[in-house]
Amino acid sequence: MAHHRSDVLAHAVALLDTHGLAALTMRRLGAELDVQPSAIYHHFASKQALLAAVADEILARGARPREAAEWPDRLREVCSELRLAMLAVTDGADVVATVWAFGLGAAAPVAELEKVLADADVPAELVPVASRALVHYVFGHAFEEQTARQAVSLGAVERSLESLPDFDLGLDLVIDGLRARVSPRPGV
Amino acid sequence: MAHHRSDVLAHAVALLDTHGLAALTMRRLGAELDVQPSAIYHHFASKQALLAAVADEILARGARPREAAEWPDRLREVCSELRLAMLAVTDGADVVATVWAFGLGAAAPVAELEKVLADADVPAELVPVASRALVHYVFGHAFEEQTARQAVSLGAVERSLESLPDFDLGLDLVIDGLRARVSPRPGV
DNA sequence: CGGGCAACCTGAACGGTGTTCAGGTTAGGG
DNA sequence: CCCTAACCTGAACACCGTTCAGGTTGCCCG
Repeated sequence: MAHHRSDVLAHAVALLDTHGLAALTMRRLGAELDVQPSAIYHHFASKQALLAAVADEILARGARPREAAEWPDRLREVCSELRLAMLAVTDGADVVATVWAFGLGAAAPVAELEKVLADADVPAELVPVASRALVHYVFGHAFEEQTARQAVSLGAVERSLESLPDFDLGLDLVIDGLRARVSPRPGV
Repeated sequence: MAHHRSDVLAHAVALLDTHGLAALTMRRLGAELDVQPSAIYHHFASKQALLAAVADEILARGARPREAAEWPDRLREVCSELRLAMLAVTDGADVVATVWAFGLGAAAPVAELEKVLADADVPAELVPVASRALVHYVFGHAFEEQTARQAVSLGAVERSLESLPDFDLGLDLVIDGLRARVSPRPGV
């Protein structure tokens, strides 16, 4: 029975989540679908293209409703969603960050951050800088957390791993720096 | 003629710089040294161990003198050195960030940041959070800059690439957020 | 001077990897 | 009923990290 692009994608995400990025192989994915590895190339031009779709899928699955009114809380919402979406899938941070850096996908969070910042009174020339600083922090934090956890569970290295969370504290550091640059207004 | 560990390391860095991480292969490195691939395992237990040594070497080569007196400038010095050291070698950011996240090396910059923060009046419980927030930003920024540059030059994707620098602006965002948390003291 | 030991290396093999390609099958609409 | 498009096969290519038994080399010590 023939598969669709979405089937392949779903199996790819499942394989990634259950066995990690190293196991997300064209051959293994083919086996999971009872299909030759080469059949996957009918749906995705390359493994990179497949990973780009996987990254977008990871982000789509992590979507949550927006509720905050003030821009600092909006930033926290977007960044937190991004972080949780990546952490929800094994090696999700690695995949998403790499795909985004290559410019092949995962662009939605940055776009949303830019919109939030532009709607606030953040100086226009600072908007792209600030949104990228935020995602750099989120990616870096999530990547370290996920990688360290895996390195420990692999026994490759011993490490404390306790002080790792603290995501919000570091995020507030950036947001406060940003707050100081918004023209003195009421609200928050 | 027999090679030393340092020879292998030097050739590994050279190969990485001239042809990128994808070309840094045990086989290719062996060929560069006129040696069988298996001979490298006499000097490094695995490719991961080799990459850890490469990461430390990249950082060591990028060392620069410390001159700043006040802690915000000290932070800028350390972060800027880290960034330039990684950018100086092809795929340097990828290698250093991965090795660090795995806890296999590249720990010096974080240790130094923690020292600078501790010497300032930053609250003790904030020191590890802040130092990691800083390196997350630096890694994220450098990784994106380097990866995007490579993606463009590879023709894999078109991208503006102009607004990319702005490293210091984003860094000041974090530092200002930090400044707001240091007990009100003179100096800077 | 000669033996021995450690450092260094060979060469082959194992079980993987992404990707290409000519050709085969299958399902559905005109 | 045929034809077209979607989907897939099976083999091959050129690589990859890693292991291992065994060979060579250079230097120190007696």
